[in-house]
Amino acid sequence: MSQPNARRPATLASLAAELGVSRTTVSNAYNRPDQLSATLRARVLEAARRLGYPGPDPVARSLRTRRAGAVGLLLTEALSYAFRDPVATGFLEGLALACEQAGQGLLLIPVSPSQPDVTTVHQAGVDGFVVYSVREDDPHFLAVLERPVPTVVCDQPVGIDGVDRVGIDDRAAMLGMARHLTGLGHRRIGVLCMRLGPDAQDGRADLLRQEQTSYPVQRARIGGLREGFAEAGVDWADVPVHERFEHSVDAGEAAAAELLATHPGITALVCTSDILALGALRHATARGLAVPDDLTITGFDGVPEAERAGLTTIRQPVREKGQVAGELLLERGERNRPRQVVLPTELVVGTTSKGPREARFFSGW
Amino acid sequence: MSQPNARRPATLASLAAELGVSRTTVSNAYNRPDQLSATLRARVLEAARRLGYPGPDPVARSLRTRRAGAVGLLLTEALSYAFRDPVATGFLEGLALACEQAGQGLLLIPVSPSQPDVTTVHQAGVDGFVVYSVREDDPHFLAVLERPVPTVVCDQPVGIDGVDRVGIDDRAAMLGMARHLTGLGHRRIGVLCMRLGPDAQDGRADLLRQEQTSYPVQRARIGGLREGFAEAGVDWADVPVHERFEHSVDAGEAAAAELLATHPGITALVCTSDILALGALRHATARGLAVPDDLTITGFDGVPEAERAGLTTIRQPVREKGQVAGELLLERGERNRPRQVVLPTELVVGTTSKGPREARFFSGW
DNA sequence: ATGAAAGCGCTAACAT
DNA sequence: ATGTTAGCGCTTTCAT
Repeated sequence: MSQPNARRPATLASLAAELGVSRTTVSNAYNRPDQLSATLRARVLEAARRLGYPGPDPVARSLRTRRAGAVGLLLTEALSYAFRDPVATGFLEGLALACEQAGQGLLLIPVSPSQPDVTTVHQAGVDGFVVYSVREDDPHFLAVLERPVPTVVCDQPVGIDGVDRVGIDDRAAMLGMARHLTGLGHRRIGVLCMRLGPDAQDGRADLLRQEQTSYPVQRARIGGLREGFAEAGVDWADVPVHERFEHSVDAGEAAAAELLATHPGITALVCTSDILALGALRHATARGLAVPDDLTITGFDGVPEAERAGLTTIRQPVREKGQVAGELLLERGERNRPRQVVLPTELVVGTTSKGPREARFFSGW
Repeated sequence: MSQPNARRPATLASLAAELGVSRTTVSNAYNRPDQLSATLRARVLEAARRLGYPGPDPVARSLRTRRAGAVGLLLTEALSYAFRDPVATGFLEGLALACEQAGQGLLLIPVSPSQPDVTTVHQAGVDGFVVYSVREDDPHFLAVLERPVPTVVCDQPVGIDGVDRVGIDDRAAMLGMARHLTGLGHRRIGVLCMRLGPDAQDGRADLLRQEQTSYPVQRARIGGLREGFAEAGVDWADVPVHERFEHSVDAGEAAAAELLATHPGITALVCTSDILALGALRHATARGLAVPDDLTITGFDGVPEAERAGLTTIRQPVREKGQVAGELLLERGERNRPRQVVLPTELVVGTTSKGPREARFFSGW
């Protein structure tokens, strides 16, 4: 379009012809400086500058060497969304770090929302893929699996044969959260979770939907909660679980409003992400509910904003996830690392959780 | 690497041979479905599945078609830093949007900090580059210019021949800020700016350094301030300008401390970014200075966090910058758009600016 | 230290 | 509707 040298006049071959040397020599001038005399090399490079030869074409080189020098990244959502989600940006930061260290490019695969156009996956010139938290039956993910390059998954899907994975123990983390809450005395709780299916379906999610979700992470988190509350004798069928397709503070606020309208008696609202929890917090404030006195609210992730808000949450090492994903893919240290990495999480008790009023009476004496 | 089909057994040619058809036919089955009968196409695709042929190799196709299907992005800093900077992520969001709409991948070029290893630029298989706010003499940028593909610059460098640019009028924006401050009565000010050179040089920047900076954006912003204060009779030689290499809230805090220690008499602290201003704000709080009563503090960018803090600042459309950069590169609408796009900015008067005490006496009667 | 030959895997004319 | 013929620009044995 408008580059000064927007033609592609010179090629390695034309340069070689011009100089009266072989293509090998020109190639060596760029790739194996020790294979030719310094003077000849200088002559080649000078001629290149003079003729506007930009150096070996990367695509042609990739074809020949069978290495693209880049890793592809497939994200759940529209690319533009990822940059707004603090968890995703944390992951990206770590992954970018790993790529930097390995001198590899990071190719973000564009996914037109809900458009099953998989060509962008097919057309990606990469040496491997990192897949970040996508649905099990995501068509783009299936397209990735067809490509004859290594793949590393972060979080979900789980249990894909021959594919490395980095994640956390979502179930155990939420079990810990459940025990924290039952320990405080909570028995009547509500749950706000992220999308459970490919379709936008906001509102209460029944048991079947909870179990059949195509998002194993949500299943594991809900499962951990369920187990923890079962230990305290709570029948999960009575626990309202509300899902929200969109992941945003606004969505969390709306979901909290909805859930509290139908279940005003709950004493704790457990959210499967901090973003949703921040929305719930906002709703509580708007409605005049004191947190944690009138209502306990908890999150998941440990994003900076949640920390600032004093949210009780599960902190997970997002950045490290990204870095490990990259290292796993780039085989740093020649694959003596396990193919399945589970990173630790930590329960952070903030100022948004406390025993319910009834329980406090008890503990009063 | 552990992909189930990690070999590369089948190629288009082998598939064609297997089926007893020509390579063209197989190619058409993928790229021009209308060029062959539905039954033959089905037969081809079935054989492909059976033989584990993953479809045409993207690199080979790119070599042939001379299109990589991706745009490269060169950033100022280490990639991993970009995801922490709200201005950069806003830009990325917009750029990603444009790429999504065009079905193009976005290749992030890794830049090992301060390492002049330009090979990653050379090895990038892209159809064009977007360059985000880099130093004029950045070696990576120079490498980009050598590549025979179109390039769009955001912000800086400026005035590169034949290269499109999207930016704002930094000088005019800061002139507006200066007039806002002089209008309030400020005459003794200090300035906190971002790095002015390739080397980490924290501390006071003299006139020469201000003028010779390799960052045109900083020069323009400082220039606008200078002009505005000249209108009010302020001699710029008396104005302390402190630069900071690192761009972070902490850096802003430290710089503010430094500047106020040597110039306790200033009534306003003008920062060339919100991040620095947030740091200055923190220092003021720590030191017990009331803002804006004891000290006026202003920023630049209009990031969400600044808005929350009520900062007086210049709001610039970061996201749109990214989108326009992408569109410019991808020539949406066949280049009837200007090659130099200047987006509007807006002075946002928050709660951190107010006239100095002396002036307030005046305006009292 | 330099060159000749072969081919990476594909698509685009141009036939038929 | 399908096949034939040429490369895209490069690296890499293997000779010299």
